[in-house]
This record gives sequence, C-alpha cells and structure tokens, in this order.
Amino acid sequence: MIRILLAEDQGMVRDALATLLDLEPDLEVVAQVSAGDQVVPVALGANPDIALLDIEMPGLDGLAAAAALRAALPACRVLILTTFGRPGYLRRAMESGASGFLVKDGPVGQLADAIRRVLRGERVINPALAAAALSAGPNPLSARERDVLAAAADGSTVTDIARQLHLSHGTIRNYLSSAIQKTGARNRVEATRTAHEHGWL
Amino acid sequence: MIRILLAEDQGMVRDALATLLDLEPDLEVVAQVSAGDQVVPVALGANPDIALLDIEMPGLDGLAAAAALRAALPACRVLILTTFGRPGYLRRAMESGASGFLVKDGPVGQLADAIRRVLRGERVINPALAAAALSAGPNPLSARERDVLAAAADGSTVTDIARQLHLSHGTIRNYLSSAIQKTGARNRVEATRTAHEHGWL
DNA sequence: CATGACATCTGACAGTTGTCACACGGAGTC
DNA sequence: GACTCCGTGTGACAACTGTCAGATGTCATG
Repeated sequence: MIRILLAEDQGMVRDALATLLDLEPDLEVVAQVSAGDQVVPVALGANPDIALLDIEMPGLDGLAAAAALRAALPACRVLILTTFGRPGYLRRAMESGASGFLVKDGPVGQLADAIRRVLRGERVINPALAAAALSAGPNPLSARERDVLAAAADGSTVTDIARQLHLSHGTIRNYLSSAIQKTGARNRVEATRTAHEHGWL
Repeated sequence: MIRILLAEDQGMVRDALATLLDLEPDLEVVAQVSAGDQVVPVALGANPDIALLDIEMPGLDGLAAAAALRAALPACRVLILTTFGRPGYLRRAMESGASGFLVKDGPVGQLADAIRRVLRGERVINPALAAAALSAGPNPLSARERDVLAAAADGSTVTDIARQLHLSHGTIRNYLSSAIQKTGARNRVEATRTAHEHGWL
C-alpha cells in the first residue's frame, strides 16, 4: 500500500483527486493539507511514502515545502503537481529534491502512474518541459534583483521598496533597471510578467 | 438522467470531476471542453441539461461563455464554478443568466448537490458571497476605464494603449487617472490589482 | 593577486506617468 | 430645459521611473 500525502489548496480539486487515488487498490491517501506550511508537521505524523505538492498554495509554496520536507523526512518522495509548466519551476523543483514534476494537464491516470513510478525510484518529468528548462538556461536575475522585482510586483513605489528592504532609493532603481534589461522588458510590469512566466520569481 | 457539459481548462481537474460526477447514479457527463469558445458549439451537439463552467479559461472566459450559451440554448442551465469568490464575478455571473455560483472550495459532494438543486429550479449561491457582493456595491469603473485598465495590465505604455484603442494619448491618461482614483490606488499597477480582486475586470 | 560578479551608493538626465483645469458633444433624467 | 454622467480631447505641472557613469567594498575563482 502506497501512503500518500496530498497538498492542494483548492478544496474541491483536493477532494476529487483524493477520492480517485483512493479508488486505486494500491494507493491510500493518508493525509490532506491545504497550505504549504502544514506539509511538514502533518507528514511527521502521517509518515507518507510520497507527497503530492501543488506549487500555488498559501503559506509556503509547494517548492519551498518540498525542500523542507526533504530535510525533515528524507525517506518521503516528492512529486510536484502544478498548473503551470514553467521551466524555472521545474528547475527549482529538481533543486528542492523532488522526484517528479507533473503538469495538471493530462488525465488522472497519469497521476497514479507517476506515483507508482516515483516509488519504484524513477524520476518522472515531462520530456518536453525538461528540454525547455535546459534550453532556457538558468535564472538570469541575481538574488537582490529577484527581491526587488518581487517587491515591485504589487504596485509598490521605489520608495516603498527601499523602506521595505532597507536599501537606498537609488539602489532600488538600479536593481529594477538591470532586472528590466535582463528580462528584455520595457518597464517593471513587463519584467515582472516575463519573470513569472519563466518561473524566475 | 441529468446531462452535464463540463468546461474546465485544467485537464486533470476536468477528468477528475467528470469521473466523480459519472459515478453518481443520476448524473452523466455528456461533453467536456477545455476552452470557453468551445462551449456553445459543443453544447449544440450534446444538448446538455446543465453546463458547469469554470471562469478562468482560455479563449472566452466562463462568464462570457455563460451569456453566449444562455442565448444559444435557453433550456440549458448554467452553474459557474470558480477558484476565486470575487463579488464582481458573482454579480457578472448572475447578469449573464447563471443559475448558480460555486467556489472550488468545498467537497465534491457539494457540486453534485448544487447540480441537482439547480435542475430543480433553485438558485445556488454561497450566502456569504452574496452578502459581500451586495454590500460591495456595483462596479465603479466605466466601460472605457475598464478597457484602458485592462489594456494597461500587461505593462503596455500609454502610447501603446492609445494606438490599440484608437484614442489620444491624453485621453488614456485621463481614464487611467480616474480609474486609479476610483479604485483608491496609487498607480495603475495597484489599480489593476484591486480591480481584479473585486472582479471588476 | 588580478579579474569578475555582486551588493551598495550617488548624482544627473530624459522620458513616462498621474493630476488638474478646462472644453465640447451626446444620452439620460428630473 | 437644466442637470448630470460619459466619452473624448488639450495643455501644463509635478512626481516618478528608467538609464547611465561612476564610486566603494566583498567574495570567489583562476
């Protein structure tokens, strides 16, 4: 019996996936959580063989939760399940120690299949996505540029961001400027968009 | 037998919901689509009793698809199914002739229940959401302000938007300015955010 | 130890954005 | 008919933004 922890914030989707996985004779959903920061505490109690983690979750995102889970429970495999097949997501997932990366696109059977393959020790990755992630190259943004761009995403002004990160006004403008150029954008809004699309944030 | 059309862009979610609904003895998913603009053509062939429409879909969004479906097939009820319980969405859903509005939050049983109730002629709406929609008041943005704000959302400059909408530079700035003030924001990015959060776009 | 990448800062310049006052015509309302 | 709201436009001003050249310091790598 494969013991599964399922982390997904949309209740109806979580419920539906759990029900269908439970219908499989060799699979058993032993825990369900709706936020990233519940993953580790619940996993410590339920001791699953594999954790299915959505990336877009409140609290901690699925990638950060994956890293925390690998540290806390190394025996538990991680399968990332996401709406968006962004190359940067895949890269970060692998760096966080995930064993598989599945886009919520195909049929449900694909999911059960991926779980079994991961438990046999295989790595499950969409080949097209892997190629895209490799050909896209690494994240061009420096750590600070990411911070600043992320802080700018909600419409904050330069002065807001400067206060928030304890940096000078001019420094923020410089980071934004270089982030804009590295993303090939014309302004911070476009830069934020393309960075998100590539999974660089 | 209740005949259902299911429109949802995430393949795995669509597949899971369809499978679970088909397990109910009185429900039957007769058609599945993954984009808003397929709803009407497929419905004309499948002749469903009710259409379950996700809002966030490529092509035509679920709300626009609902209006089109009501016009093309008045006998078919519409149940809107969405991730986001935004007051403006609910308002627009009702204006588009939907019979119900369900947030993808509760268990799957809620969905089957809602379908049966809609088919009995009831209107299914989350009471808390309905209260929020009523107390929030109507959309404060004029049609043109919405157009301009939507065009600005992707990082377009004033000049871009002016070309795109065939308006003068100054007019765009005026609309943006009033949209910013009506939303209580400090710039177009914040304005876009709050407008989205309220479902005004 | 020289080189380069990164983090941090300043000051200056040009361009964009947000605001305001004002104008005109059309549609709807009291 | 006066009033108001909407759509459209202009011109001006202040604030914000994006770019550039330069400066300093740290750290890793060859």
